[in-house]
Amino acid sequence: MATTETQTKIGEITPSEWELMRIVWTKQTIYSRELIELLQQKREWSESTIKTLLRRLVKKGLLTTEKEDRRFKYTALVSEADAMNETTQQLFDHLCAMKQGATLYHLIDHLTLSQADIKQLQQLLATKLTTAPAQVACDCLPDECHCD
Amino acid sequence: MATTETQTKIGEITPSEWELMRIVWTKQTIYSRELIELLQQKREWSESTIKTLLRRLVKKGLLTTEKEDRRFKYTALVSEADAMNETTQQLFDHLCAMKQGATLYHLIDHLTLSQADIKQLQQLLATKLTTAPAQVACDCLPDECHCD
DNA sequence: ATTTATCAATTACATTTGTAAACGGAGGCG
DNA sequence: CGCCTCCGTTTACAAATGTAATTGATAAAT
Repeated sequence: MATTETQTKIGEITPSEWELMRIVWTKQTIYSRELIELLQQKREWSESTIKTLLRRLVKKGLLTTEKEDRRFKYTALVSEADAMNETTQQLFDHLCAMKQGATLYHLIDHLTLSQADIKQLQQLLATKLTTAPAQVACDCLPDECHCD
Repeated sequence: MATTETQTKIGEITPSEWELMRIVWTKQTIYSRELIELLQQKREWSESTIKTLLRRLVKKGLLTTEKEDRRFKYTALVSEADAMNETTQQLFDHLCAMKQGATLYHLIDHLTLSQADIKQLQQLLATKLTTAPAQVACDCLPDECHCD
């Protein structure tokens, strides 16, 4: 809930922007040149396009630039984890509370997780189980709800 | 991956459209009038706006209409589950494979799950554990990757 | 000093999205 | 038989997004 003062507009990262951000996050800090080269190994975007995206990300408050020498060094202002967490939760908010479990199931089923990851999740689930409600109510519509 | 012939553009559902879809899914089938009334209890959208969204959803192949009497009855062409699953996976594709476990952890931590949900997830995890790799490699960049 | 190579900034433009008013056809009412 | 009402269709328009060329500033090379 980040104290409302969400200066940085996470959750408004567009698909293209995610691609840039991913590289920036991975490299921690990067020059446009470097970024452009890396991105062009994946995408058919022109240099110009990538620069535009970079500037938009700066305007959105997701990146900062620091002039070093004569080129700019870009750094993320939000962490990859924060961005992902916020986006994921936002996505799940679209879904009936009742159906979140099933979606999660499907998601997990299709992801590759390490043994360590799985163990941590198991731990978490075990803990949650102790306080979990027997039923999660549907929150689709005010009154009637035909959720199975 | 759904035989490429993705006629129906899931994954291109906009936030506003999700709101309509959620109601349609819940009601299975619905008249615009009904939908408009339900939506207006939540959003400040004009009738016109909602109608526009409805038509766009039809064009996108997410809804169909069937004329009954003189008004139209709208029905979803994709299931809520499919839409969510596809969207969720798409979102996770934005993320380094190595960090998916952590994101999942955070997500689960913040969701309310029923006891039954949790048990199913536990079952799934137990199964997955038997074939899980010790490590999941980072897939951020071609060569070097500074994922911690 | 000129030319050239680099960058970033400005400008551009089609498409999508958010939002909505205006138009047009068909029953229902008087 | 006209008029009103409902509903879907057309049209509208600003903002965001995808994509990119052009311009301008500056440093490097000759």
